[in-house]
Amino acid sequence: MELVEETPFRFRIEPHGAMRVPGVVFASRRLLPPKDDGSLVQVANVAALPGIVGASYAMPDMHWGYGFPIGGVAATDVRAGGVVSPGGVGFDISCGVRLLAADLERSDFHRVAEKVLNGLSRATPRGAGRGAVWQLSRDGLERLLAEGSHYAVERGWGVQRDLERCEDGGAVADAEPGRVSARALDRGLGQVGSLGSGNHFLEVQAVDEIYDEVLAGAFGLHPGQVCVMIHCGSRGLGHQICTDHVRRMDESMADHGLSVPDRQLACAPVDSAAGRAYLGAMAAAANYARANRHVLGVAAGEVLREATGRGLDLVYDISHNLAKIETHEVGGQRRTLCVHRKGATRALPPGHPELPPGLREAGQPVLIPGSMGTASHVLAGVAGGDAFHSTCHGAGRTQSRHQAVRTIDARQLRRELEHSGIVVRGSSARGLAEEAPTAYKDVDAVVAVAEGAGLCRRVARLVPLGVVKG
DNA sequence: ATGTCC
Repeated sequence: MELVEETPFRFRIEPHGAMRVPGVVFASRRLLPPKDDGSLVQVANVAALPGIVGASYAMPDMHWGYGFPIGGVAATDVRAGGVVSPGGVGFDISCGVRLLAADLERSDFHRVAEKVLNGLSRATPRGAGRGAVWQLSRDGLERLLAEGSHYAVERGWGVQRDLERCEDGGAVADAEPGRVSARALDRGLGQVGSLGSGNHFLEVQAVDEIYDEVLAGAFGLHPGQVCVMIHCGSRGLGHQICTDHVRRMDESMADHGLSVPDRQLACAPVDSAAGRAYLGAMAAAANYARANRHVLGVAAGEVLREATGRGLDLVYDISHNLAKIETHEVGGQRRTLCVHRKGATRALPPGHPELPPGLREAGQPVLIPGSMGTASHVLAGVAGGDAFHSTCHGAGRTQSRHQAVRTIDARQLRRELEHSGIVVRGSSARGLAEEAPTAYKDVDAVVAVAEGAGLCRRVARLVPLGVVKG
């Protein structure tokens, strides 16, 4: 794939073949994937989607994914036949991050670390197929899908303020639980309040560095503060919805007269029965994912309260796998777009009307989970940028899970983590090896490049004190 | 990511 270096942090793929727009990769030379890596071909493939506008974008943490690269952003013009593609959201619909700040300092944590991590380990269901903190009835699940974290608060989980400190106020408005298949409902019923596996985690962290004191203050963060970060998604329910709708769209492509370079980019016009069905089910999965993180956060707060007498306050909750109908200016005109973000995070600029009053002037908090044993970051949205207010989502893999398992000794890795002062509560040896830091890019470099590319501003760097691994 | 193949 031919890349043109436009600036030190921006590379371009000229339109060729079926591409309707250019590809734009935000990266440094060091973070770019290898030339023969499939993810750059995927950026070009996405540029061929019907109705795409602007460019097919990739963030500095990009790597190979299903159809779209992970770290991909693509917007289609709804009124010009623009499509929605489940592969542009991914299998873990509305996977995201929740950050809570403890009324506790790093210097006070050491003596209670084992006690707190044991409590969090007990309170946090995790591993493939496992659940759940909150056992719902089928009617309860349907309300959760429609109302997200609002329903959790109504049923006594957490407080009203939690909703204000969430993207979309704790729930997306256009969920249609009726579009969710019986199989997806079955899979989701017993998993509300569970981490899952893979790169999902619950970590106790400390604020290690502040890059912007004003924004950190607005987000309620100060140096040395203990935090809890939760990274998880919509579990089996979201996975099943993606599976269902990829199949349905694969079958309806010809009826819509659509063709794409890769079958994994199966899609349908946003304004079609198949498109609307996917978006309604996807939104229901988004509400499930937010409520999942919400109840895990409440459970973590109870553990901390019991072990230390101190509480947890929500900083923010934000997703990095979602498609949204948004209004943006393209070519001097306001247009209704379907913005796909897959392994990319919305980053609204200061003053944006969707931000709650307490955060309006600061810009949207963006939460970046690092790989296991490495730093995580808090960023903020900025004015300008040209990827529809989006930035990166994490470290980004350099090795496949298979490669990592082959080359990494889980027992040695655990010893190294514990030696560096991180308390580890794992789920499986294989899971630990898959998530070794050496299988990931350097998250500090990723966020520095995202800032350098004008996509966001760095606010704070957090380091892990203990990890409950999915 | 995922009851890692209904």
